[in-house]
Amino acid sequence: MPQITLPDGSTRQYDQPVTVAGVAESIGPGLAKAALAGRVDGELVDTSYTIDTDVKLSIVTDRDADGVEVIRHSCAHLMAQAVQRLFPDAQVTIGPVIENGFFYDFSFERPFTPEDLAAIETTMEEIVKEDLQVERSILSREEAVELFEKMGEKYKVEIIESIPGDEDLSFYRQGDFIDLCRGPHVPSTGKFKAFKLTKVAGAYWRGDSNNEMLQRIYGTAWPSKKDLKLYLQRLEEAEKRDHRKLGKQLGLFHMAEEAPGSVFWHPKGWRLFLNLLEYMRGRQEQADYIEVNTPDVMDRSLWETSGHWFNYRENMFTTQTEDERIFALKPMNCPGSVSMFAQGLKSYRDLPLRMAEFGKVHRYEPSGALHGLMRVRHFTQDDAHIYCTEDQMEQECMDVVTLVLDIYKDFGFEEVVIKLSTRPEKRIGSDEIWDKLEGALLNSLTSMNLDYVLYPGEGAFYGPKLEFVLRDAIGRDWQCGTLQVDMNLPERFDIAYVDENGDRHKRPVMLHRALFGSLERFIGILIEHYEGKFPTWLAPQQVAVLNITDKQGTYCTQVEESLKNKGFRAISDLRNEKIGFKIRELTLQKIPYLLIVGDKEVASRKVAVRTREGTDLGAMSLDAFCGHLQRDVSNYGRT
RNA sequence: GCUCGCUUAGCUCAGGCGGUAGAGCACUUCAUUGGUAAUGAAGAGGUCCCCGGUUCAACUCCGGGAGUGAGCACCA
Repeated sequence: MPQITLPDGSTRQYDQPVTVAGVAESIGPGLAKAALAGRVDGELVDTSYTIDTDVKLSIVTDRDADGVEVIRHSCAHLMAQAVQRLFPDAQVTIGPVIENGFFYDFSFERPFTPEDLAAIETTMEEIVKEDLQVERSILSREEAVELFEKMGEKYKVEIIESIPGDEDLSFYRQGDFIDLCRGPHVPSTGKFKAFKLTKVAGAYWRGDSNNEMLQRIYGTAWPSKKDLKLYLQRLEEAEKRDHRKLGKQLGLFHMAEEAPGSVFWHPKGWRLFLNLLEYMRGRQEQADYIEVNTPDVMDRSLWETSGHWFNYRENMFTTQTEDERIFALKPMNCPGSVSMFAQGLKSYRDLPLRMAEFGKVHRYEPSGALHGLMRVRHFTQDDAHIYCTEDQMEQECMDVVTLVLDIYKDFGFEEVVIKLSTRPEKRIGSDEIWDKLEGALLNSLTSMNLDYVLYPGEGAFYGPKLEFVLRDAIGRDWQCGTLQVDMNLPERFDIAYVDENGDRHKRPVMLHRALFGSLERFIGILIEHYEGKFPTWLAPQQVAVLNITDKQGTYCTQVEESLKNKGFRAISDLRNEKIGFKIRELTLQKIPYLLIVGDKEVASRKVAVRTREGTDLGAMSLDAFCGHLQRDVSNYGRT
């Protein structure tokens, strides 16, 4: 006699066990049709699931996120079924749900082509029309292995064998297709309304580059055609923000074949770069950092001491000189910083010592990893190393976290996710030290009441780390800042300070932190975040002064000079072109303010102000405009 | 590094069963001095990514390489 409580608090009584579909039907035919799955006491189940005790139930439809996930997961099965109908030799492996869609990996003798994709989509549509029932069944491990061996699905056999324990396994069958799966799935293949296969790519079996490469097909699926269309539009919008495209259009930088993964900064891009650097320098000075500079090329022995030679040798740029010494371009700033710390005797009175460096680092990244400014081989870190006592370590961590979160706000990044990565397998130092270090990061987060996501085993080889992931204007996540605590490098380099008792061998703790992370990457993120419309304080060019005819040229130049003298970045455009043409060009360059000057403005000693959004702020005196500009600049990018 | 695709004028891109190529914008010159997103005309501009091979002939076909794009793997 199950009594079922629905989400609205109402209850329903049934004389005998009832399925989720049965409940939906008893509520109404519309819901029965819309039901994709059920949530029974918090657990997602199929609509065919039978309820025989008192439970809380919600019927899952495509109006909730769970329902959309079920659609996507089932759509992966639908695609696999279509692939096997068209290509019986293709073996299935796995097909999970991902953000906005799904993929399925197949083992097949050749890569799939775009024509194959079209054919697969057509076959998927046919299977939707067939409206096949999706049936769940349970098999024992032995039966399952036997079944897949008979079908020649060796990857499935491998998956089953790797599932621990000896519990029974659930299977889903739709027509001639059966797959091992936890479920739940849609009740029938007629439920799909909008899907599209988006791309093909290679992917390693089990995500291991030592294994063979499988053929992966990506797809996206939505509750309605309209949702699918909106999604595809969003992709197009994102493409318009692509920093590589905007970087070219706005004349910020270029890359060349001779220097793969390295940036040629053009004047405007470099201005942006310097703006960020000067901003960070100011913030660090306020926070009692000192700034230093260390060599780019250093002897191999230094990297052996640091452990980088052992861990990352194949990703380092090296050079051998005539006398056969091997040098490496620094892939990190820490050994240089440690060497700086080791100069002269340090006292406990010097600690905490916050030593910053805008260090250019070179890493020989795998060619396939390179991506515009986001992943380069030559980049600049806003790096700093904080040397402190064990007692100071937690407070220093908290100060760094406070600083980084505040800095991100100046760019309009309010949503920041903190990742905590702990000791990896490949590491140096004792477990006791790792306990202390992980404890310090954890404690500083908890005492600041900050949420975090744990990434076990993802730390650096010398210490655990926090990573700051920010969400941009269109909801994409980017990892930028990092904070690592480290007692291992100080040990390896044998650095010390003198404590209050005159002990000359006290070991400092070392914090590694970068807040932008890589200046190059951060600029890439900003370009996409702002769609090239940098807030005024950052914009490489803040104001352009345009004359309508040659007659106002002198006045325009005076205005430009006057703005420059006040510290604003101004240009003038005195070309013999129509005013509409100049406005169009400079607006496309996304300059925040255009000052239009004709005879009227010259006569009244004013400027007519137009924003890049096309708003006419009217004519005003230059002083009034400077006031406006100053207020805009001092707001940074805060929202 | 792996899989698949791409590489033609400064930029965005057409093009052709193998017979050395074209548009728009930008550039130069001339005319035009025009009030809030494109004034008109003329001119100039190319080793069709690189190296080999096949061919009477290769930008086009074949092989190798580089760069780049989407994924995968990697990211101190």
